[in-house]
Amino acid sequence: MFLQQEGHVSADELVALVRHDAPGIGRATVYRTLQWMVSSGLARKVDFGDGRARFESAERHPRHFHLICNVCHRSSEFLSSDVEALMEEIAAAHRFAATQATVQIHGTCDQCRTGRAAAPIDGSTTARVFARDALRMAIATEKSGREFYARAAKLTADARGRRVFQKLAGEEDEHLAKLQRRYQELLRQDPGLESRPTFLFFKGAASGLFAEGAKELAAGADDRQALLIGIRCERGSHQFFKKYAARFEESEGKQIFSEFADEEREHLDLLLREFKTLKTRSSTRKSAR
Amino acid sequence: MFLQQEGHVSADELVALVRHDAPGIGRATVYRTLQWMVSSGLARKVDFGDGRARFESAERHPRHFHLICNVCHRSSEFLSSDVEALMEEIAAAHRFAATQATVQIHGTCDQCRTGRAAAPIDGSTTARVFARDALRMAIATEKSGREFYARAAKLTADARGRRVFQKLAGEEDEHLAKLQRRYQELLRQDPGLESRPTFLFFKGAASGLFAEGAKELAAGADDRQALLIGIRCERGSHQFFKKYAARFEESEGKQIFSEFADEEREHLDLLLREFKTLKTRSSTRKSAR
DNA sequence: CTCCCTGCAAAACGTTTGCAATTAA
DNA sequence: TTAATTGCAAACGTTTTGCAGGGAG
Repeated sequence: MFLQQEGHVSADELVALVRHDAPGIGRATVYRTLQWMVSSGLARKVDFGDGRARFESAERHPRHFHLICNVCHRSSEFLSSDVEALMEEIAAAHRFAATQATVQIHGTCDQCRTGRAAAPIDGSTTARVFARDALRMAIATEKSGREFYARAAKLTADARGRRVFQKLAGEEDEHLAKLQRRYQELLRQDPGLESRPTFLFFKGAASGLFAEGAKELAAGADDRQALLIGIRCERGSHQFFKKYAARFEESEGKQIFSEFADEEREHLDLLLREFKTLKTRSSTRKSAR
Repeated sequence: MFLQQEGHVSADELVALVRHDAPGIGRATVYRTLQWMVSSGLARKVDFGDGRARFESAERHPRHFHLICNVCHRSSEFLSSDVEALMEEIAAAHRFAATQATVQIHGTCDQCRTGRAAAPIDGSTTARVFARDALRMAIATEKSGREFYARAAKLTADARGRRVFQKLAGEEDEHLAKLQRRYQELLRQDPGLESRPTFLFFKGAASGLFAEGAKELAAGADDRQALLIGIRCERGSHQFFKKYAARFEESEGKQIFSEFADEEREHLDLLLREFKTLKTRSSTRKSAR
């Protein structure tokens, strides 16, 4: 019954819920079972600072943070790679071995402030919002990648190198179309999906992991440099999506991250092969002289 | 007696402390007084999740975050503009009216992990660490500013414009020397100061608020653009130091922020005057044609 | 004399534990 | 029969409250 709940349940709330179906269940049993679930990793205890402990299913995203409304006492969740990176950096600066970070934003939620009722949230909505945000990030990265390769192709004089960049630009285009179809499909399932608040707060990646590289190209570079920047971006992108895919539980969002990480890996390999060829060719040319 | 304490005191700890000086003081009195101090804004209640509430003097920095050791149960504090900016951004994205953010990093502190005893901390140490970090940021900004103006002077063809940039570069140099003397003076007071962990975690400003602008100049710009970039940087720098100076309580750190904000304001005004002159001159030239 | 503040004890709160009864294997 | 699990009640630690006593103005 606990695992079927969506939000963050307090022990007493759960007692009431359980007694509705099975009257005569003791408080102690509920407390004991929750304790067991926490120790076995099925549940997580969270403290919102109001004196009572709350519990959430551990099947949900690990290491997420909370927005807590002090009017309706409900809470929503978000995940942020930027916050995580900052926490790690700060802990390292203090030579502190961090095991856990608690990040809570207290205040008044949109519904309580404006009086409007919020769209109901169930398990599948959470999953869809997650998938939506994962797709948005993949699309942004794909777009910035296409931009990058198109520019790189333009500035590359060497015919072979240009073909490689054109090929990659084409692939990005193709993948982009595929991702956008998937995004549309998701919207079809839930037309209100786009108006839901962001769940994945990955500011560093939101504008696409190739945006930085495309900027560098614009500042001027030769084909060899373009290749190196491309390698750096693809590697960064691959590692980013792989890192977070590993951290999520089985879900469509995780799958999107995982698949995208693989695609970036392939691009990276292609670029690395091309770079090796370029080096061999230039050294051959040198020795031929 | 509470206000004289350094760390985060629990009610029971405070009862023991008070009873040492005045036996026979009731627990209720301590609780009631703490309650009153919180409601009157003299103290803040903090929850470290161990079932008992802790209290800290509100005379200390507002809106700081905590590193909590779950071995020795002591906590250290840090302040981060980056974390604050992220929290604000996330709250805005959720249309959430945030009143307070709780950020806690739980883990094992350096002393508990390595067994080494930490240097003792008293009130004046905290103030000096704060001043040290404020000076570091001012110095970094000053350095990046000098770099920026030196470059701008080099690329400016117009004699009058060049003189302005040279003047500013000279001023940055002068201020830099002043700040570094002040930094040395601080180190003289406490030779171990440099080894203490960072308190002000202002990553975005740590490399100097002109670093971005100097990079832009390197990518190529004319004197008019240099002026505009300079204006943007000085304005950003002024607002940054002013914003946080307003947020701190009376302290050397606040003073450093405040003074620096004023200097940046002066530079900004100088640049704005120069920009107006430039515009007038170019329009005069045009109408003379 | 009045008022407020104190200390003590008792109660409140969410949670845990001891124990006998019950259930399942 | 044995072991584990349950509900109840009591105990737990922290915090709040009721109330009578005591000091200051």
